[in-house]
Amino acid sequence: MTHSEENYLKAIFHLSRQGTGTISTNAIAEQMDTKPSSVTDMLKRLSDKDLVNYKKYQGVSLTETGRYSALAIIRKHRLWEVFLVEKLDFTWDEVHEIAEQLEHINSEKLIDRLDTLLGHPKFDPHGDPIPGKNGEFKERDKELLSKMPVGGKGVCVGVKDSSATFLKFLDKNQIALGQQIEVLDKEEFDNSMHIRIGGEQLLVSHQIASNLYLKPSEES
Amino acid sequence: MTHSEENYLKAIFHLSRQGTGTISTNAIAEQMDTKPSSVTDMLKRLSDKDLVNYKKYQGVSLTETGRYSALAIIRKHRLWEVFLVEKLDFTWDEVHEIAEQLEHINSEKLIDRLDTLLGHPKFDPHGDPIPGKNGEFKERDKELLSKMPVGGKGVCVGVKDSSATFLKFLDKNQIALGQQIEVLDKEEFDNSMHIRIGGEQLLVSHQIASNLYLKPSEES
DNA sequence: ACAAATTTTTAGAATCACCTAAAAATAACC
DNA sequence: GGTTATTTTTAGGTGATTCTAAAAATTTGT
Repeated sequence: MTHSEENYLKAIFHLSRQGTGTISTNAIAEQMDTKPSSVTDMLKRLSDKDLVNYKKYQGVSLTETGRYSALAIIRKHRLWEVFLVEKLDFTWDEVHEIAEQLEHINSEKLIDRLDTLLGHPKFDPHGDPIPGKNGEFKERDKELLSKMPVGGKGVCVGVKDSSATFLKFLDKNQIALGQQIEVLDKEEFDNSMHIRIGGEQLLVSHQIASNLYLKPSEES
Repeated sequence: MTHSEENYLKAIFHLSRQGTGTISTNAIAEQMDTKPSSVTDMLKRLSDKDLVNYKKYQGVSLTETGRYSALAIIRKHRLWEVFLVEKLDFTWDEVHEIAEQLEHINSEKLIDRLDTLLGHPKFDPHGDPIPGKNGEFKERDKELLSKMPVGGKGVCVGVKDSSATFLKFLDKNQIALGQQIEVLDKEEFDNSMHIRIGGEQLLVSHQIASNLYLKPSEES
């Protein structure tokens, strides 16, 4: 598989686990910052290799093999991200670009050893789950902060938008994975939320709140 | 720079620091396991980018920039090899292929951090020197075992042939970098050598002896 | 359901990196 | 020094990945 093919599979996988229903050529083109015509070309090639199910004008989906391959790449990407943060002291906003390159390195032994070195982590630095060696993958239990009720509590477990700008904003405001967050109040006007985080109080906009995932604590 | 361009620069660099004089199209083709016509194509492209000095039928050499780029790639290759051996417990015969991929990862910060993690190593697992961040590079003082006189002593510091077969042979015979070796006798007949290594005595063929580098100990 | 808007695909071209086969230049030999 | 042999280059072609522009299919709006 070429780097390009791998990138397409990854994109299709990501789109299929958020977007609703079938995946359009345009959506892939946008995600990958390329032209729809290029996408069509690639879809044909991936279809020839039985990595996707593709019928003209009808959208795409991954085949069993395609999904498996996509998960393998995502596994590599996320393990490398953990490596960069844990072993090389990168910050969580710096790792994505480098991992985009490292994810294409081909060596099963390398990934196995890396996994061991890192202690078989289950989540990457952004809180996203790391697929298992045999393609096991399940999303973690989580809820957007913006959807939590007033009085709700939870632990910050991930971000939806993982752009460097957003991550840097979080760092600046001392918001990090693993931190306890409590919803104190919601403003009707703009849906911004008053939250308590690490002893401090903070007012966050709706846009922030709808990009932060919490694992809700059980309420009695 | 593309991966392929990087590989050509590396090949030219390696050829220029063993072969005598100018580097031929054929030599590059052989080194890279490709056809001479492909080499010519690439040399034109590299010449356009001022990475090599190239005149038809006259052979090639690296420009200042070309040499600098080649050293940067070799630096990456060798640092990754150290990483694989030191941190992921690979053996010295396994690391080359993986490092061939890793050497193309583009991130200065990544390499700086890796260098720090590894404690700024000066030599890779095969005893080859690691170029400095700013292109400093000098070969270590060494001599082929086959050229040592009877009675000569030295420390094993590198191999000429670094193929997996040869390296595995060395492992099997407990020959490793850093080990003290003494030449006990030479056989006239086939130039094989009796050596003492780590308490043991061993008879090695000329072919073995002419692929092992020693740093000769000062004799008085 | 039909025209308009949008999405998707085709057609044709460019670039990179490789190939084969043939031509041109250089080197080697008597 | 001229003929061979070798090396190197050109010419032309292939596959992968991208693009633009135009055509075809689908969806939307009324």
